Amino acid sequence: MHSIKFIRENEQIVKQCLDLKGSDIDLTEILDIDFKRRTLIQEVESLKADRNKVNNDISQNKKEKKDCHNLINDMKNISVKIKALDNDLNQFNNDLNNKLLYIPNIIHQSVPVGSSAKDNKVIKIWGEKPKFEFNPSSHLELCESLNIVDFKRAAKISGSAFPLYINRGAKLERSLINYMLDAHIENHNYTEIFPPFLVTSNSPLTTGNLPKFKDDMYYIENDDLYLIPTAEVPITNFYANEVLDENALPTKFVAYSACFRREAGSYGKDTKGLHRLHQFNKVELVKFCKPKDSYSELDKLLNDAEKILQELNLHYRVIELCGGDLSFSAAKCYDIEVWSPFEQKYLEVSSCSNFESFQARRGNIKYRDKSSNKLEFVHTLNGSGLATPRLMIALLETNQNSKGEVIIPKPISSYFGKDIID
RNA sequence: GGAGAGUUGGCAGAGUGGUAAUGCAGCGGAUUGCUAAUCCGUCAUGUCUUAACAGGCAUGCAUGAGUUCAAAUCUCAUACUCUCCGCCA
Repeated sequence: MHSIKFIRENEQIVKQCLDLKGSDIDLTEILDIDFKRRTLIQEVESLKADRNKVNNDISQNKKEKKDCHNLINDMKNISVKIKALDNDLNQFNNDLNNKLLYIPNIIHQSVPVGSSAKDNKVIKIWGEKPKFEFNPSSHLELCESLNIVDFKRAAKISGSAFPLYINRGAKLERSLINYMLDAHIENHNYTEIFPPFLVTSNSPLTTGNLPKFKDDMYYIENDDLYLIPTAEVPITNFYANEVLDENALPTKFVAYSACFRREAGSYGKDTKGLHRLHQFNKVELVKFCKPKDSYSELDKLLNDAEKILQELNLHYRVIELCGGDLSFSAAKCYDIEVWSPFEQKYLEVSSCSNFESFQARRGNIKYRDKSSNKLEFVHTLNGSGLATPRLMIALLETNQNSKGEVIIPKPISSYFGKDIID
């Protein structure tokens, strides 16, 4: 969210970003509401100044036991007017706020120009595509032959697009999560959080999932709670409505959570296997920092996430998203995509984004800046480090041998207890 | 689920119908030959004037309604926190 003041003073920049993100929001309408609102404020506040003056007079007179009937009658009139104007003002304020919640973040200058995914830039390729002396199997075939994911029974229990890991599949999933958590805690100095998976509506409002993307989340009507689509939602709200000590910044959190997504609007896409699921596991990284540090912190965050794939020796590339492909809340974003040898394509396993003050405003997360001694909004960042399903695809397909077995990479094997699934 | 207590600024904490005390921390300044002490100012949000510095006004006492000339204060509803009881992995 942006302050209306910022929009008023930077109309052209906001408009450019709206156009780039293909938004149909009418800025002139918003600025018009703002103008009317400010006119009303002036009107009602001068009446309130009057009221305060007369109030004092009444108070004085009462002390001196003088008659103040006339004054009280005057006040009656003023109060009626104030009440009516305050009502109007409230409507303008609500209207304005509701509209502001739908305005996406401003795109950072360094972001490549472009309108869709085809304009994204590949900025890094790590490792090489593995070569096989046999025809590699798909992750689906491996899951079935090794009996590690049971898609059929999962569908019987929960419907389509829910995974059910079994046997060594369940243990491998657990090993991946534990390995990634420990790597970020021990090697990259993140503080571990194990968050609640159900949240009240103000939490997704902070992160930008609400109000615009309500249909993407599972909602529990009885209790007015949402299932989290990512651990970003609870962690970003860890400091909601708080003022942080500047010396404590940056703070870095890592959390495992299950993630729940309705995937409304993507029916028929990636329906097979582990590509796109209603429930999946993810290890998430979240940072709070001072505005001047947020882009260097984004680079570090990206490195921390990449490190996982490097240690697992999986071929991947890093994409810098263009303006048109950026998500609602992000000012800049890198995607990490891991290679699937069977499908011969790259699969997204992480998005690392800087939200600047966009989420901090919505969640009211501030710090006191020592140099200006003013309260300022922090910058928030997050990235997956990493999501497991597509990581599992790459891991199984890359490490298979001609006998249909899967070799477990070194960093995982100590968690897994073996170095092969046969 | 039941009963009770509570929610005031960055933090602590007074205020029970008539301008939101005070303390701590932070920041700025004054002063005493230096790290301390003392004193003064500042320290939330919006809006207006101003190129800016700054100043004026209004708002802000969990949230939302209501009573009243006037609400932190009275009434009602809701949320959250704490204590006790009940149920429960």
